[in-house]
Amino acid sequence: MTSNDAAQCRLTSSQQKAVSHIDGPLLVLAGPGSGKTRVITFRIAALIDHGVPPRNICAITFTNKAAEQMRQRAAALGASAGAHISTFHSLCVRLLRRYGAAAGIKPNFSIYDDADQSKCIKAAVRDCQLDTANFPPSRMLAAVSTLKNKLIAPEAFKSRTNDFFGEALARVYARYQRILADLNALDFDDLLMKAAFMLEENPNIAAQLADRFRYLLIDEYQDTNHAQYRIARSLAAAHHNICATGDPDQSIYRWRGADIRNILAFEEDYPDALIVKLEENFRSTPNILEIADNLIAHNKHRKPKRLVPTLPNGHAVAVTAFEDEYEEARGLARTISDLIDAGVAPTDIAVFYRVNAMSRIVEEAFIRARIPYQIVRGVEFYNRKEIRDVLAYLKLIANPADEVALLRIINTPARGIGKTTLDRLANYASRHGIPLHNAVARAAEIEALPKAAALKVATFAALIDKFRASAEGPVGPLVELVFNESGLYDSLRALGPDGRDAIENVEELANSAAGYDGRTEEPSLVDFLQQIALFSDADAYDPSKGQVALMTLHAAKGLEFDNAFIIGLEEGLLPHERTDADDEHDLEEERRLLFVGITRAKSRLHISYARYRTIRGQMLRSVPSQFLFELGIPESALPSDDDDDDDFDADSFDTTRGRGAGSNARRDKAAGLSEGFSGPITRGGEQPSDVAPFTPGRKVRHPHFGHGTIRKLINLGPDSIIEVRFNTGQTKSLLLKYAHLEPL
DNA sequence: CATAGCCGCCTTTTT
DNA sequence: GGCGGCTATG
Repeated sequence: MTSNDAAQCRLTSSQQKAVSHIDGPLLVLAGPGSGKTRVITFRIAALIDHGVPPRNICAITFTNKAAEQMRQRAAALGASAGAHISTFHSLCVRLLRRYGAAAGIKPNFSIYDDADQSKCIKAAVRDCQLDTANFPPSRMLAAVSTLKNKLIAPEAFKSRTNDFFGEALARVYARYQRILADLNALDFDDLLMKAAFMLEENPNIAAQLADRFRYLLIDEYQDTNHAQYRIARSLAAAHHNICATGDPDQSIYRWRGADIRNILAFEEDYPDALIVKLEENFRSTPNILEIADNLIAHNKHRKPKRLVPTLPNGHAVAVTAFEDEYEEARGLARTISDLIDAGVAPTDIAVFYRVNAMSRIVEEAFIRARIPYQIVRGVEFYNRKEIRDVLAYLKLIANPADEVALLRIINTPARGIGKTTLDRLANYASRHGIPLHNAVARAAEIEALPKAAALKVATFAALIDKFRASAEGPVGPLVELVFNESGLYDSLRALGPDGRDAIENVEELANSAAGYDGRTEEPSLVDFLQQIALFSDADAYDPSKGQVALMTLHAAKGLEFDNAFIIGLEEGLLPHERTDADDEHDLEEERRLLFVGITRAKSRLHISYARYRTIRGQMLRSVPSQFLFELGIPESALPSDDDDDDDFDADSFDTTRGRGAGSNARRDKAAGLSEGFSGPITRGGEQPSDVAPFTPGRKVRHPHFGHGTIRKLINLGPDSIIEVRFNTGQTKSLLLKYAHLEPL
């Protein structure tokens, strides 16, 4: 059977339409669970069946994991060999390595992560003689990142800004880019920006690529940013064979520059585009789809769309209230244990939460309940000190100009090269106008350096040179060599039992390098380093381990599970307090995030919140999330304030009863519920105080400070504290009973 | 020059 | 609560 036969006999008519449209632009608007991934892989197979050589196909996915899966699925159809399947960032790394010379980029560039970037931006702020108090590095970095995502280069930004902050930012931005260039380093955003500019400024390169990648497929298009949009536009300009797939309702990366207009305006960019809508849902039961539908209907900035169920009714969705986060975790562990005892495979269970910090308590409960679990957090491994140390050696070996790496390890493990010596080296370097690593190489010639210090520096330089001599070829042996001969192993060994984990971690790194060597045709240190720099949390998920998966809602994107648990449905957590209560776009994104979580569930969905949660060491009363009241769940089926639930099953209900009710009715009901929940809160027979009009998001007036928006309410009965952001820009915490706030 | 201990800062989501 | 950076001390 050819892949096309397979497509013909098993795809729905809209899916077939998407698969068999060969030439020209195609937009696949695919709701959750609509079989989008299948459509893409079948489409790749169909292109090949149609005579397109695989190497002329380029598919872009959102994560490396998704790319790997797509490669496997395509291979199963006999269609993958030679097709390029990767993320935008990986593609850009390859393009910059291959063609970067045209943009002054050397192929062995380092990729800088947050920590590296932070060091560079601090140096840039300092170089510009600005105060880090008024110009916090994190702010500056965020601003620079936003500019890069919009493809605004330093010069362009400088000429278009005229206010005080903008001018300072322009100088910092330019200086930061200079520093990165000197260190032969690119940050994450540079990968996209430099690639986009390279394509636009070098028509010959774009032409070569258009010839190579004659068919372009881009998944999760709703989460592309402007830089990615421009790259896609360049790649497809010559042939318009671009197929974008995505779902505006699942756009959850606005905060990092994703621009939903890219998908909404696809038809304007490509007027001859065929639009295919995949609206049927083959994943979830109607019970689950209905609450997802009800929730997302509250977003105003969207085209109305319904999820069309294809499966029979299943388990009722459960909403449960717990006393605090410990009870919630215990209840979770109990319910999951029961499921596993009943024969459910742990792999078919997942727990989603808004912030990573929430994983710890769940983890502790799972350990006690002996539930096998994995926390899907890939980058954590690479953030360990010992791993960063080894990687710094490797980066310095691959890229001598990488001063951040150099400074990290020149005295790690301690080899007697202290601050004074470094100052003298830096001094020499700046007087001679040479980079620091050249000064290090010339230590013996530096008069300001005492003999003993010069010897230590020279010994270090010789060590790195020795490593460099073995840097060709497979990476695994190099990691071992570096670990053993740098002194890192000995220093960890000297720690005794305390160093054991660290040693094991480095050995795991060596294993992963060996694994890389095994699956790569021409392994190289530069390629290995660039690949692991792009490793993401979601990439760490391994379904074959037979474990319950714990992950953030963001990491859950693209996955599906028979049984899903979403915890912490509380104001301040989901929606998160850092989202601007005034900005309805921010709020809508939080709602989409929950929508994504809900629609991961195939059969059972459990939602929970805790009445009290410890925040920064303090146990505080929490307010149930406004989203709970938007699910269209009858009030009688939601936990009430004095329920003492201890199990997820306690408050299950049947959503199918509510089907057909008008959305207005639902909204009214939700509003009624909302007041009931955020109203007076009693605990242990305490006298209720009237905090009902003071929920986060509401507008108020203060006799002195004027109008403002409530950010947070810490409900302590008569001593409730309220945090208000006033229109003057300042945020104040006030004792509610003295504040004389007037609800508006 | 190294280390320990303390202080103060930040604290969402991630390629 | 956790981490990075700074200071004081050995």
